[in-house]
Amino acid sequence: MISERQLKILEAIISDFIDTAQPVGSRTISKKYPLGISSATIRNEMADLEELGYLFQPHTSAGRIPSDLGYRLYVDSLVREHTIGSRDKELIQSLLLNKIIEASDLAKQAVKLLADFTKLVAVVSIPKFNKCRLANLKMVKVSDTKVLLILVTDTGIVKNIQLSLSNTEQFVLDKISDTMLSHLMGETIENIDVRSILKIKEKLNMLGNVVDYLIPILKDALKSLNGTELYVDGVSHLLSTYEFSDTEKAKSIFEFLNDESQLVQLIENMPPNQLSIKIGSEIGFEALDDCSMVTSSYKVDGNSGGSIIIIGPKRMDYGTVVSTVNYISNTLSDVFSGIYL
Amino acid sequence: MISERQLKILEAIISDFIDTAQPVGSRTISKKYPLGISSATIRNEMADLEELGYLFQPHTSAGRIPSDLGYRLYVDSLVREHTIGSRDKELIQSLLLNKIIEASDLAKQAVKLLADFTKLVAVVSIPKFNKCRLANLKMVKVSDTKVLLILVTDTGIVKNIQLSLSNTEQFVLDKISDTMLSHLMGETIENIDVRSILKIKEKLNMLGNVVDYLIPILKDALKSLNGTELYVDGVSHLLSTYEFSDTEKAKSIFEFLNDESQLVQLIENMPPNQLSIKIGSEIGFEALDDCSMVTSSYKVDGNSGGSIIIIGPKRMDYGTVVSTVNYISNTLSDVFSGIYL
DNA sequence: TTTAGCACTCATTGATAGCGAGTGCTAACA
DNA sequence: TGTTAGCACTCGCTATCAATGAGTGCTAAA
Repeated sequence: MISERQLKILEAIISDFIDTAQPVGSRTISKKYPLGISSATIRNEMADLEELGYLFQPHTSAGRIPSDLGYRLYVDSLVREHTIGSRDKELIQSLLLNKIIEASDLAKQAVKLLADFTKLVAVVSIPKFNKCRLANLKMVKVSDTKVLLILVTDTGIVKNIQLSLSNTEQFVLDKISDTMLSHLMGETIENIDVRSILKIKEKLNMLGNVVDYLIPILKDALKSLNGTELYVDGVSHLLSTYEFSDTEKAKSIFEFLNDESQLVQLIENMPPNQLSIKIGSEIGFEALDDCSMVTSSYKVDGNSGGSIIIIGPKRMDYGTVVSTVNYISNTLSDVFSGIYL
Repeated sequence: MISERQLKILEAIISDFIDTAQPVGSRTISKKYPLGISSATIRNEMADLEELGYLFQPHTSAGRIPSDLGYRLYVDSLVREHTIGSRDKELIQSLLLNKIIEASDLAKQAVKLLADFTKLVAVVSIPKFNKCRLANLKMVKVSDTKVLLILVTDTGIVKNIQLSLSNTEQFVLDKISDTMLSHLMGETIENIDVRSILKIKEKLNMLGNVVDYLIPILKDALKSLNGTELYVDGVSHLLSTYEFSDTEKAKSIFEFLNDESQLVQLIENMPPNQLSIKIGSEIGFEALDDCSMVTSSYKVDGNSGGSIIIIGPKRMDYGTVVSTVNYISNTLSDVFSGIYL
């Protein structure tokens, strides 16, 4: 078991390391932090903390660096959540509420805010459209071969899907759209299947052949809503970070962050909890062994919605990151749930 | 004046420097390149080329590096445009044609292709919507306070604009949309002004108050189409580039590339020519003093359209970059001009 | 139990010397 | 007169080595 005093020393060491990114020696602690004990005592305690696995030395005559286990303890019991200033809250609200209508724009704005506030890398995924309920639907003729299908959810989110459809007049599209809408309004997108479309065909028997043609196309289009869409920002912040001033390391993380399929995996492996912090190898991706990751998922109408991820060095300012992620996550929940309609 | 032989030597030096990123010595040239002259002769010529300003030495006992003037000569008279393989052409065509309908998606795809092919940083801006002609128009109710305005050009490009509009029923929106479309079809977007909207109001006198409310909103919305929208990709390629393995340099370029207003300036300062290559300080932005930039603008129906930029180290493979930029530029011209409708 | 003192470790820094890639110059050669 | 071999010279780079100092662990005294 770890003593109260050891905990205080560990906290001091991690705080100092977060500031300086340099191995912390016993003298530094005894001088900077008013613990009322000498460097020799601290040395003894440090030796114990190392034996317990919370610290390690990069080499014999250097100070200590927190291990992943040390960070774990720090994160679990020592980090105090920062409170966000009211001006920052206003800024976030003003940028996320009322102005934005398309899911993708919302995500872009949110991911930019996260990256700006934390000065780290942010990733945001948008809710799978599946669980949302249909509130409006239009088809717009774009050219002789292309039609834009516009879906609006009851939560005020818009999604555009492009269909390839041989020459069809706009008034025909209007007719089909209206009929579809009257039948499908209020359904969740995932419940719209071939059966419900067939029903619509009956109503439109005069246009039968167009609808026949449309069914497989719609099916495909709706399937495409299953993918995870994600947005990344703040990657350049990594370059200002001491840990990644080694170009090789920076590059491998850059490549990871540019690989959409890896990020999707990352999101799929996320713990479903409201908020989670993973440190180094806990993340389970070699490219991120030197990073910590704060994740959260926001809900849409109580259902699982999208994800938020912050990636940065292990010595990130967890307090600020956690509070920012929480605040933006809650705001996104509200926006996507249509609270501000 | 520069002799034929000096030109050959200069070409060899620049080729070698492009390969190795190391100062090139006279012995290297005499061994690697079959010019049939000894290193001593080459040394004499190199001294002359340095006096003429085409080369310089980083220090006395080092080989030569091309100066900006040297690159200029190389680019102007020595670079041969590479030809793109037919498989690559097919790839580009398949990814840019037929499938994409929204201007932003098109730009994203194009910028990704450019970055992938050149292994450098690519920037693409999309045409100002102003000059396009209206082919279709719909308003879709999204929530009690929001409406989505969808504009389709005769070139098959779609643009979404969100309007804040107090509770209006969809059938009213439909009526307004239809009337607007019948009056505005074929107009260029920039020609749609308050006067033409007022005319529409007359036709819709039963809905006068809604239209009154709509006019200033539409005016704002159309004004927003004036901005330059741009997309960036391939930034991580810079990290693999020897010149920018110094983190400080990389960071300053990264920050430049993340600053949209700087990029807009860059585009506005672009020469209007079909294709242009600027080297180092010619670009006029300090952050890019160590870079070269290849730019091109593509046309939409003969009018000025959007811009394409490639940014990389001065020792980039100009031949490949030029051919890639040209090919994608032409393809974008075609797509935006609606040739593949 | 704490701490002062001390010997020990080892990364970092700075000075120094040698190496070698490259130059410019000169003199001989075609 | 242009080309080239030869040679002395320059100077950045690397390796070596000693001094420095921040840090440790251990011991013995308070």
